[in-house]
Amino acid sequence: MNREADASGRAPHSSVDGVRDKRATILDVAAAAGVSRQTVTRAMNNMPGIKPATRERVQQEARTLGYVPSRFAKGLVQGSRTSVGLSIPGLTNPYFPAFASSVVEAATQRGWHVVVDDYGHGESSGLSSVQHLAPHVDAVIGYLGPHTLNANDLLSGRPLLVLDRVSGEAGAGISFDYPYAASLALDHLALRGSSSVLYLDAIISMTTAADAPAVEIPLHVAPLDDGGGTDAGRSEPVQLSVRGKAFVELAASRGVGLEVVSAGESAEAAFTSLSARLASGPCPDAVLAFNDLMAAGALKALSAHGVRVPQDCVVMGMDGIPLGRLLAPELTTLSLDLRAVGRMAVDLVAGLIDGSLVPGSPESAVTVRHELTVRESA
Amino acid sequence: MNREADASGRAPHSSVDGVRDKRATILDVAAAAGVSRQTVTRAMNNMPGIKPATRERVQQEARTLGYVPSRFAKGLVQGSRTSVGLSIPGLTNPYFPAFASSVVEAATQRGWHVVVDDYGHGESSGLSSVQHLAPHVDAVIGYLGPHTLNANDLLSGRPLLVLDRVSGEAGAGISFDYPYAASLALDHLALRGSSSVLYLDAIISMTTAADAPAVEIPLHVAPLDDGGGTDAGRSEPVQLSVRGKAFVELAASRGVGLEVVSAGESAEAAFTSLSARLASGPCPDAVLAFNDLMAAGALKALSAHGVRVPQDCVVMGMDGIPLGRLLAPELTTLSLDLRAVGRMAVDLVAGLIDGSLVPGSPESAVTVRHELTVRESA
DNA sequence: AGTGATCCCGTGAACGTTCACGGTACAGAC
DNA sequence: GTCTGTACCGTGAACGTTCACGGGATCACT
Repeated sequence: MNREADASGRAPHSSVDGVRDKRATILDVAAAAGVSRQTVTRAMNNMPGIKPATRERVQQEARTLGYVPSRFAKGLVQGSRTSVGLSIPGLTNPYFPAFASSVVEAATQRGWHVVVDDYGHGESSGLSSVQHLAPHVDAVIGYLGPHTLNANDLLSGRPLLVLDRVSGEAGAGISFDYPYAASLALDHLALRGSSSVLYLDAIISMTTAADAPAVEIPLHVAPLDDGGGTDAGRSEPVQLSVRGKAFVELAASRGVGLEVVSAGESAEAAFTSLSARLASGPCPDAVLAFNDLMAAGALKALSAHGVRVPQDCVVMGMDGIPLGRLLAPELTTLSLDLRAVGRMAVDLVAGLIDGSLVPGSPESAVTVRHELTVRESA
Repeated sequence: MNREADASGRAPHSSVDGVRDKRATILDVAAAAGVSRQTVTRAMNNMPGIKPATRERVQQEARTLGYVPSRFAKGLVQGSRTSVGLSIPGLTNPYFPAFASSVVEAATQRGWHVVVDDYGHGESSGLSSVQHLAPHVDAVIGYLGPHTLNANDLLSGRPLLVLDRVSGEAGAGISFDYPYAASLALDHLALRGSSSVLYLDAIISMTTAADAPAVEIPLHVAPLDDGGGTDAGRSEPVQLSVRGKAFVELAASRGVGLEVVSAGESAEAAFTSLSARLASGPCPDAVLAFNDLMAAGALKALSAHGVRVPQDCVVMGMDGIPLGRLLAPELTTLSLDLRAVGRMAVDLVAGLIDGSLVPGSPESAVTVRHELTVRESA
């Protein structure tokens, strides 16, 4: 005789004017089928030691009650599969989905789960995404942009791995060697004989950085007057991206003229900004874009203005996403082995979780280098 | 005085020759800090009612022990955020990441989590992905391709929503109205005056369909002899995709000559197959591709063969991914409002979870129509 | 000294499931 | 009739956390 959970007066799945009660538990099913918890477990999980008729009856009762086993209770008693959260800023740039997939691939090989949170919608910052994710995963991999390492506090002890970490900041992360990338690009352009280079930088909306108010960003600074310039343009207030800074600094140290045009981080914005720039000044020899997507926009802008690529002007992107190979002309770019980066991220997180890696240590902060992929556009 | 968990002889995080014991629990931290469970909880979750010094000491102890709160125990007592699993076949086609992001967006608005599983790597089928996901989520949204509704058995009562569901199959799902899409495409091509159409179909690897052995797929069937054809070509064994079948049938019913060329589901494969076809026969008026990615490959193949688009031959894709706008010429396509589809999927799952929607019912199976997006290529 | 009020902190209970074990019924063999 | 085995089913315990409540200090004010 079954005596568990007989005190509940009302049915667990009754709907009173549209509002449903709490979810049915295993005890509700057991009571309804006239059996015990354990028998319900055996029926639901297809375990042996149960009469087929009973199994069928229990499953039927579970179905009508809308019983769904609690994955928490199950995970609690059975021991968990580890799962990591992944914060990325959106889908408009194929780079992020590609990165996400590489993480999912690497994590799946370890038998892990990946909870993806895309914080690109709405006004929420990456930090709120981490906060959203934190209670439900064992660690977080965050593409939060730079200067967001204080996200560590939100995790209540769980490891955080920051991507595109600014070298010099504390904490575990993967950073990219932008000075090296810049040298690859400028070396290649020098080889091609480009003398006037335009860098198409991205305006990263940093809603999280309270100390960096939204500054007025002029459309272009450092006018391209080829050598003996007035430096009036250079003193304008502009907020460069971390990548952009690396390019500007290296160009300055080499004495190469580098004009910066800022645009939103999309192909359309790049098209618009570059078109405006082309309409109001001489055409540069080379356009270097913040990423491949913006390079695609640049290609369209140049083509619309009758500039032939690569004959009149070469174009380089950054990221190395597959899209580049579909463009006409195919895009020369600074590419990243995303599969390797994803694997690396998962390996680092594994170390952080099992304690063999501590967040402050030098081993927990790796640096990845881009490599030059020469195709048609430069 | 604290008396809990004092019987454990060994430290919970001691590492003996690289092998670590079980994870530290809240009781271990409590014992180490000389306080109780509840105090540890207060310290970790930044709750009031605790002396700052104590909070600090507890957090320090938690850190050295490597304590990570069990999300299962937490979820069990606090009531769970619902989370859905998402099975997608890969990253090479931007369509799937875009769809995934749309689901993540819609789910996030409800406060849900999305666990993404990408089963495109290795030999695993979508079914094994569902199996992998099932115990850890409240429902599964699966882009499993057609004929995989038996995945329902793997879920132990949890709802399954199938995408690209074949209309006529049972179960909850979202299906696409391919006959309608085909009519849109053929109407538009008729308007443009195209008489000979080539359909570039995808070879979907159906490892799950045991009854469909890997048939020999000829490079192209139904040779383009414009009207009074011998139907020798038509009798060759070819396995059309569901989309392809819709196009072929509609073309047949309209008396339009439709040649089918099959290729792998990638831009590169499309390029290769179409290039081979162009080298060995007359150029069609129009190329209709299985999806935008293959259309991109087709554009490159045509361009390589000196065929001008759209003057000599028009090209249409399918899916409407943002990539199409970056190509030259910009791609005319049958587009899908992916954000709406993602929202719809989440809404359906919500209904299935709370019981207001039953899997067999007509309401649980919705059909989405593509719309024509005319750009430069056709 | 007594009395609240306030601030810390600790203890039973509960969340919903599975594991390990123990029990009952029924069959067949002696 | 008793014994042994097998098939089926039920009950305590445990997983690790938070909630609700209760108790002991400390301090101020009568």
